Formats: sequence, C-alpha cells, structure tokens
Amino acid sequence: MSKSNNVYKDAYNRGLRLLDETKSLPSEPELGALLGVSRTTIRSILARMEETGLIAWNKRSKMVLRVPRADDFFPEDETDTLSQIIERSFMRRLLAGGAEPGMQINELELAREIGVGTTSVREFLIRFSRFGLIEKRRNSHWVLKGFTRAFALELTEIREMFELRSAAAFAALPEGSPVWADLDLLEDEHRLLAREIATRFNEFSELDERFHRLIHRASHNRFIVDFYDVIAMIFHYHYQWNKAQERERNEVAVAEHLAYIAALKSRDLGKVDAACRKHLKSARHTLLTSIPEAQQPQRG
Amino acid sequence: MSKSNNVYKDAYNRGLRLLDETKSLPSEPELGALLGVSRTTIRSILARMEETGLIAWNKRSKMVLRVPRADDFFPEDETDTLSQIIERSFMRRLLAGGAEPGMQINELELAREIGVGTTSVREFLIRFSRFGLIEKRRNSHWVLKGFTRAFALELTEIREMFELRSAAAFAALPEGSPVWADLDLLEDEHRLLAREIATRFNEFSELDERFHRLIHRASHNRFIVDFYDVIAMIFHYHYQWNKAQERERNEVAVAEHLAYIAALKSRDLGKVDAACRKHLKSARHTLLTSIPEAQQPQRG
DNA sequence: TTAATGTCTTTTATCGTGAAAAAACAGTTT
DNA sequence: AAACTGTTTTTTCACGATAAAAGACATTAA
Repeated sequence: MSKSNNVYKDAYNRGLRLLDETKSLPSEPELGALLGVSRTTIRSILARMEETGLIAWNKRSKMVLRVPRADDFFPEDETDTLSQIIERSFMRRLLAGGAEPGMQINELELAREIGVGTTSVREFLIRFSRFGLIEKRRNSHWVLKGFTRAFALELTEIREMFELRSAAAFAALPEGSPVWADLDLLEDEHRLLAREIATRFNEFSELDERFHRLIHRASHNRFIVDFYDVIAMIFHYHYQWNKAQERERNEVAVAEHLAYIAALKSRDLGKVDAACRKHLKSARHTLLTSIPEAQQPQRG
Repeated sequence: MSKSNNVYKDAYNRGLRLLDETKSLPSEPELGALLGVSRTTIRSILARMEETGLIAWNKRSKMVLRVPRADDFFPEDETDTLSQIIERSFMRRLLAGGAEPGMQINELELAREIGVGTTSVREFLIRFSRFGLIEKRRNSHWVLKGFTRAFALELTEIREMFELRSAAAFAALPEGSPVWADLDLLEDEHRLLAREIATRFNEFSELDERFHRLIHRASHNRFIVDFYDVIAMIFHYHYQWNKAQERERNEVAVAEHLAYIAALKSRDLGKVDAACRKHLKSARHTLLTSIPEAQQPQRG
C-alpha cells in the first residue's frame, strides 16, 4: 500500500454534491478547477460515475442519469489526508493525558501504532515542530515540551502583539479596500449567529477563525499571517476537549467580535485597540483555564 | 549508499583535536558527553585511532602513541550533514540569480542535481518553509516566493517588534540574573573587536548572532527565540554575498552594539528603546540595500 | 482557432529496507 | 556499589521503488 487515493475519493464526493446541486457537469478542465484537482483525477471520477450509472459519458457530453444516493459517497474517513490522520492520532495521545512534558517521542513507535510509514511520521513531526510543542534533539529523538501554561502564555503574548498591530493596520485601510465588504459579510454572519446562539453555538469556532484571519491579513506580513496557523491549531483542539460552558463562552465571544467590528468600522484607533484588547484578554483567559497543569514538567 | 557516517567523521576530527590538546583520552561515556555522540560512535572512533597508530587501546587504558598529523583528519566536506549540503546547494541556486519569484521548485530535479534522495530534499523543504521564502501547493510543487524587498521588510518588522520587547525584558531583569555576566563578557569581546576591527571585521557576524540571541532569550518566549533562526539564516547568507563596505558596516554595528549594551546596563527603558531602535534601523537599511530587486515578481 | 478530449510523461506521496547511530542490557573492573 | 567496558537491540536517517496525481503533448471537435 504505497499511496492512498484520498484525493480522488474526496474530489469524487465533492463531485457528487456538485452533481446533486446543478444536475449537470461542465468540461473536464472546468471541473478540475472547481474541485481543485488535476484532469487525471477528474477523468477517474467521471469514469466511476459512469460505471455506477450516475452519468452517461461520451466525450464532452455528460448526461446525468440519476441523483446520487447516500451509498454513492465514499466513507468520510477514506477521504482524509495521511497527515490529517497522523495529526489526529498524535493530538489524541498528546491530550489523552499521560503525556508529560519532557517525554520522548518515538517515530517508529508512532508509525507502527498509527499504521503508516516512518517517513510520513517524520515529515509530520518536522511540520508540527513549528507549533512549539515538540523539539528535536540533534541526531536523536524528539522531546515533548507539552501543552503547558507556559506554552499558552507565550502563544497569547505573540498573538496579542500581532493582532493589535493587524487590527490597527486594518482600521487604517482605505475606504475602497475590499476588506470592508468582507467585514460587512462577517458582521452579518455574526448577527445571525448571535440570534440563534442557543442552537448554533458550536458553529462559532469556524467563524472565529475566519474573522481573525481576515484581520491578520491586513498586516501584509507573512510571518503574522502564518502565525495564525499556530493559534488556529491550538484552538481547534482546544474546542474539542474543553466543552465546559461552551455556549456561554461563545455567546460572549460573538458579542465581543461585534464590538470589535464596530470599532474597526469607526476607524478610531483608540476604540479598535480597546475592543481588540478586551476580546484577546477573554480568549486568553478561556484558554488558560482549560489547561490542567496538574503534572509538573519532568526530565525524560 | 544509504546513510553517510558524517557524525562519526566529524566526532573523529574533534576527537583528534582533543587528543592533540590534552595528550590523553577519558573514559568512553565521558568522551561521548564531550563530543556529543553515543558510545557506539566513540568506540568506532577509538577503534580507528588504534588502527592508525594514534593510541594503544586496551579496555580502559588509552595510551597516546603519537600526535595527530594533518592527514589523520577526515576532509572537512565529509563531515557535513546532508541537510547542510542541501541547504547550501539550495541557497546557492536561490542567490545565484535566475531564481525569479513565482518559480516552481522541483523536488526530483533538486535531488538529482545535488545527488541525494528525494526524501531528504522533501524534509529539507518542509523545514525550510518556515523561513517564509517558499510555499507548498497542496499535492503539487513548491513555489519560490523569493528573497525580495517585501520579504526583507516583513522580516525586519517582526524582528523590531520582538527585539524591542526582548530588550525591555532584558533591562528589567534583576541584578542577580546571570545574563548580566554574559552581557559583560560580550561587552569585552566587542571592545576587543572594536580595537582590532581593521583586521578582524569578518568575525563580527558570529558575535552579532550571539549578542542578539542573548537579548531575545530574555523574552522567555519560544516563538521569539525561534524566530531568531529566521534572522540568523538570512544574515548568514547575506554576509556571504554582500561584501561591500563590510569593514565600515561592521565597525558601525560594533559601536551601536556597545551603545546598546550601555543602555541595557543603565536599565533606563527609554535609553534601551532608543539604542535598540537605532541599531535595528541601520541593520534594516543594510539588508535592504543589498537586495537587487531588478527583476519583478513573475507568475510561474 | 480556440477549447475540449485522448494519451503519454513527469512528479509527488508513501512504503519497505538497510546502514549509521543511539540506547539498553549484561558483564567486569576498581 | 559505582563506573566502566563488551554486546545486543532499537531507532534514526536516507535510499530506491511504486502507485497516485499532476502536468505536458497530441489530437479532435465546435
């Protein structure tokens, strides 16, 4: 088993949804652009759609024969990237407890446990190392630094520095910039979510990320924009394991975002600074309270 | 050829130097700690030293028979890590010109050209990507963003943010902190270098890095400390290709460092801020003037 | 003559493998 | 018993190989 065809399977599923919506299929290059894959993959998808009787395919004519059924789709877990699989596995172990700071990380053991090759695990660890949670010992093993209070404090320190600067840059953007329209759209989504927060509170995390990424982009600095990956990753897993008062927390956060948006629209740098600080302070507080910190750092 | 024994060769060379200095060798574990390698490697080294008649080795007795000659050493280029080799090759191509922003990077071609496996090149590119000079297209090629003026500006923006904060943290450190002794030592080295700048100006870059790393460490923030890797990497190559007015530039920088050190020792935050700003401003200027920026960014 | 399809080539993603190096274990010496 | 040496096991590092996916080229339809 040298390489899974998850790109194909994922694109196939998305292709089915497209078929369901539009009841037709465009040309191969257009489909490729739409699904973000090459024509090679598109042709495999069309071939299967023909096989399963979804379409009649002859050159440029693609006649839709029937609507996709639930069992036409590939199972969700077969569409995951290897690195997603490894990341999930790794994070589960990391958050499951028993993962003390200072502990060694064994590539071979990880690979065996997840059932993948060592190369993929190595590449994952290298990519993951920029999050500051693990560290490599020169020609030896990796060391877990752990998701500690110190980590959270260092992370939020940078976050606050970067976001205050980005927010100020955002507010200084000229009237004609397209970001203002993006901000308006996000504001609408926030209002909608605020109204239905009782039932849709778990949709906040996705909105949160889009909002903050929009602001960070105003910095026009790749290091600031890239750093949001660290924050997004942490918050992604944080949301999964800390469900305490989720509804209340998110309700507060939506309100803070709306105030923050209003401040940005006012272009009053003082107001922007205040609204941004207030929101980041409560975000930091939420993150800090969710860290167990029962165990002390140990030497491995 | 599956893995070069550069760890052994490099440790062997360092072992020879140790032998030359001390005319004796300690126990295997102690040697391992001294050279930073495992006992397995130490034993290979001792075995070769015996073979070449440098020592008589019997269990814990290691009698030195003769002084190492020049031809006892392994050639310098056989002691390099694969990733060092790849990095040098890659940077040479990047700085050699003809490396336009937007250009594709081909793993296979790079691997063939350097004469290494694709895995090593992939891992190098992943590690290198955090410097912000290249970017990966999902299941496709890498794209060169290029060492442009924009890059330099984004880099220095973060650098200034981080260093101003670190310098303030440094100045606020209590009297008893060991960093003050480190600073005193660095100050001495600066004075010495200042006196002999006419001949030793090329030793500045190494001192520069140690000085700034000391300051950044005062932030106690892993993201700030790690970011200095980006700066160090850029300046390392920058020093290699921009030799114009090197002596003058370094003379100015040493003077700025001494003023900066004096400001830190005064613990006057205003003075620290001013000295730091002044030095970073001239560092940015030096970097910016060295960027050709003849070619415009192009699409690949 | 533009834009599609059909076919072939190249590159990326991933694995298994084997040597280098580390680490663990067992036996000795002081 | 503490610290060493001798031996064995495990892990890391790097390669070549192969299927998936991308990309390039040739051909055909509108």
